[in-house]
Amino acid sequence: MTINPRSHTPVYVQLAELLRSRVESGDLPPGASLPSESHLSQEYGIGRDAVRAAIALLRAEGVMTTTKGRGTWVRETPRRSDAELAPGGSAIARMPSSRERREMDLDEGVPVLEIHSPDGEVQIVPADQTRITRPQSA
Amino acid sequence: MTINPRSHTPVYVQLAELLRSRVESGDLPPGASLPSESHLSQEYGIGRDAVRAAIALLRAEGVMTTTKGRGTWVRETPRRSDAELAPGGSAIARMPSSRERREMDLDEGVPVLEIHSPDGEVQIVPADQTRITRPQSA
DNA sequence: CCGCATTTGTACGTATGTATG
DNA sequence: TCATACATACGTACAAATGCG
Repeated sequence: MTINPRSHTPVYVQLAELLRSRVESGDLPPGASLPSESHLSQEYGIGRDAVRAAIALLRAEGVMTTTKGRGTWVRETPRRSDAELAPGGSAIARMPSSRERREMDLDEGVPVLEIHSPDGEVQIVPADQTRITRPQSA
Repeated sequence: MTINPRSHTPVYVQLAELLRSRVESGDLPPGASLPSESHLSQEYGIGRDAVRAAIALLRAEGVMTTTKGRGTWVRETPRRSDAELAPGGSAIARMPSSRERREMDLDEGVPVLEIHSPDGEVQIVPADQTRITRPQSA
């Protein structure tokens, strides 16, 4: 698979699709590291900007994670633990603010769940580690 | 409030914080339009890159939305309708793939909810329009 | 319908800062 | 200390969408 600079689809989207398909096919399993930005830049003959944009796209989807000075990896999704929704309770999902992301140490592309108890208490938890459930019988 | 190019916090983060506080204070209410990128670039004496990075940050948080050729606005959050979680059902939140985002016409920074019925049916809905609930009494 | 100005999107280059090992 | 890799930030240029006259 190659990249066509004259296609109507942007170069960085093409690279993102290419990498995504490699992840989905299992060629790049969770935990696998990506070549460096400059390597990808040279390998595909595109600017480093385009490489960074592609990776940023995948990070925002929760597919990749990047550490400064080290590199980029296919994200390993953590196991989800069940959170039982209390009778009369509710929950919403949203993206965290920058501060919340920092304080909760969340990867990019990870939403949070706001779980509201009937008594007014609010709990904010990482959405990638949580599954909201309701038991069969009350 | 101004921007300090020699601060240890990146210029684009400073601008994002500045704009976020203007949103939170009500100075930029939902629906308000931002000055153009070149305008902000000149007003604060920073590069257009930095302006775009700041706005991208706020888009990823679901605070702003941008239309090519038109501009950027403070996002108006839609009303949430209640989705009652069935007994034995569950729900998770995650970011949509690019394709899902396109097909469901979702803004950046909007997660999706996967609602699983006990019979195995899966429903994918925009998280910004949905509130998961459980009634008081079964 | 056409052309124009405005605005955002893409893509390149360069330079320097900062984290990691 | 050093090489590597990602982050920030400036610049330029052109493409593409929009709205208006």
